[in-house]
Amino acid sequence: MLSIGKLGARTGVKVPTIRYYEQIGLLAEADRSAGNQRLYDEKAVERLTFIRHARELGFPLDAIRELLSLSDQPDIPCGAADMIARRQLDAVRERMLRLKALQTELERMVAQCAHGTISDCRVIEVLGNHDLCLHPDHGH
Amino acid sequence: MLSIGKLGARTGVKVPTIRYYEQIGLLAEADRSAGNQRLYDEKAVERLTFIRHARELGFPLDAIRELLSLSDQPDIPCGAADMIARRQLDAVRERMLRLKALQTELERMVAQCAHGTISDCRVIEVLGNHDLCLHPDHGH
DNA sequence: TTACTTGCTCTAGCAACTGGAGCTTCAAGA
DNA sequence: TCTTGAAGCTCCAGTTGCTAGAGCAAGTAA
Repeated sequence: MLSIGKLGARTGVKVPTIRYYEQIGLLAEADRSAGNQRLYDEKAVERLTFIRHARELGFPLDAIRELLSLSDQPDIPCGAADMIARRQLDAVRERMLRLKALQTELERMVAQCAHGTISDCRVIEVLGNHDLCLHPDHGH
Repeated sequence: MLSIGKLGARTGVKVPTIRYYEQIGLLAEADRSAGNQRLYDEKAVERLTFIRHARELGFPLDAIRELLSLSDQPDIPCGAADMIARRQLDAVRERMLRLKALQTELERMVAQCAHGTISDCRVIEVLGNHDLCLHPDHGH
């Protein structure tokens, strides 16, 4: 049996975060020692590893909750899990596009900042100017 | 002079968000009408447009605050603004890398989900399995 | 003038944690 | 066995960047 600290070390999740996950019901309430300290087994390691990876991959906790509940009943079709992953993939692709635009913009800024004064520095100008805006979709 | 609603419509920023920006000092306190309603001029439109673009490009409000304070005193060297842009650029490059890895992972997941049941669905498996993990850096 | 929309302030809430205060329990060395 | 220090406990507050609601006042069009 593992203490919460060991569990955190093995999974790369901080101790308060583990307690937080328990609090919001993402992890079941842990068994306790005689002195009221949480004790974990290998199943908890797996579950928390799963959560950590999913978080790293950008899944919101709600999606993870869904995924976990799915994995608890492995006989139903995996379409739901697939859909969650697809949704996530779409979001990621969009984020990538926006970040790419941002990167280009910042690179241009840095290149154009010719060590003059702010008044001729494009860092301000580019962000204030609508015509240079890569996302002219006003109504988002 | 514009009401807060018009300002929001023109800049694509929601009304409560504008009030929030004023509250945290990102926008100066607006002039008021006889009936205590906020009134804005074209300068406010520009400033808020600047903020909106910067937010879209992923700048945190602190960086925007810095940028704005720089643009308020245009005679100082732009080294500071340049530095902020560089810092932001580094952060963006890192986010891009992580997102790229994530995208690959999700694409693999979706491709491998062969419409079976959860028990043979790789979405769950991939997230639980350490060996398939693209970020084996436990620390951080 | 009467509606109706928009505005006002204030408070509370969201995600997803993070950190601190003040206390108890555990593990290891002397 | 005692002691010391790390690690655990609970509870509460704070973070970022908003968003939503209550309960009003002000502005506007018919």
